[in-house]
Amino acid sequence: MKFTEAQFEFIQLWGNFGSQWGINKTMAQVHALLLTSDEALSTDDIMENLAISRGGANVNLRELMVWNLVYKSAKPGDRKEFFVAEKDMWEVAKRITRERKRREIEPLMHHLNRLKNVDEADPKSLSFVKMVGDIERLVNRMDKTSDALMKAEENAFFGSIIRLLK
Amino acid sequence: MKFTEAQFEFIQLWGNFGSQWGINKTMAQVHALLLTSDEALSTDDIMENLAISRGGANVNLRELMVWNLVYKSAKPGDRKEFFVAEKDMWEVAKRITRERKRREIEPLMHHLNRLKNVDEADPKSLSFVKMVGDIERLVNRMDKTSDALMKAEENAFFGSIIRLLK
DNA sequence: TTTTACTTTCAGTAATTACTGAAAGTTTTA
DNA sequence: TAAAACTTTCAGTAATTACTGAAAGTAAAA
Repeated sequence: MKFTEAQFEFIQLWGNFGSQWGINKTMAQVHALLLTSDEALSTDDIMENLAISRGGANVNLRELMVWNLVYKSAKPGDRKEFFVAEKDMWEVAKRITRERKRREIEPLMHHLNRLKNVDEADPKSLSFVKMVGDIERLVNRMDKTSDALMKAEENAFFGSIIRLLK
Repeated sequence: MKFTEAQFEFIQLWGNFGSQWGINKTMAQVHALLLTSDEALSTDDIMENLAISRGGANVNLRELMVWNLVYKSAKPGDRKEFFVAEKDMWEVAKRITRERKRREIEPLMHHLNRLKNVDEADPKSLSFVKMVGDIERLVNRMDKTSDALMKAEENAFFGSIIRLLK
């Protein structure tokens, strides 16, 4: 398999998995292209390689910068902006996790908490409030635990304890 | 806030969060309706409550049963099928995790592994193969770690060790 | 075995999501 | 200051996704 084929397939793959995870396909493809490029690429390089418009390239690049997965990189003597991806996959995973938490867990918890103000006179409210509380505790626990895991993976002692469970 | 209002808002909330996580909105809403219902509901109950068609109700109910989040429940003397949701939220979380793993992690690993057959003569392949390997190791580690977490949460001893990290 | 009471399927279509491309905006150079 | 080189925005539209509704399928009752 030639490099360009493999790169093409990786871009498709990343795009498809991205969209399953609520990340837009083109954004994931731009990310994949930059991940598999040794040099920084310009907007025009990206437009050409992925056959997308200037608008699409621009919007998705900026979104990738919000996620901290891509940086601008200037080339001396060139007015264009060039872009590079963070290549450390552990960093990539941490930043995606952080951004999704910020966007999803926090608003979810806020809304759930509001729902506890349900009229307690209604007998149906009893199990409803219990369920909302269960979800809150569960989300909280998973949130805290994922933090713990991230730390454990970076810590030899806890890492070895985690490994006992596998 | 009246119970029916709170229930309605919960259904909207669950639907919106579901679609951010690649789960179809109506399926998440049907799930939310059943989660917040004390009794089993028929297809007609669901159609009426969510204002969706018979086809939509049927397809989404069957998908929820594939995910093991909803069961059929017969009522004596009634030929209709009734449906109930698993109410233990910890079970819900485990089953969603299991299903997503099966659908996403396994195919991803398979495709990534295939990409390692890239022509090694091309100098660009070097960093490409490293990156694919990094992703494989990372996904594997996260997969194993999430298993470990599930076990830890169910185990007092490991649970308390994990809690040291929080 | 026919009728009745349901469930399932799927072609057509509606709703949603995200891209295109051109115009407006910005920054650098001369 | 004006022109050039590039980036950003967004109304219009294309692509995708998932729902509708009616017809076909199935199983229980009569």
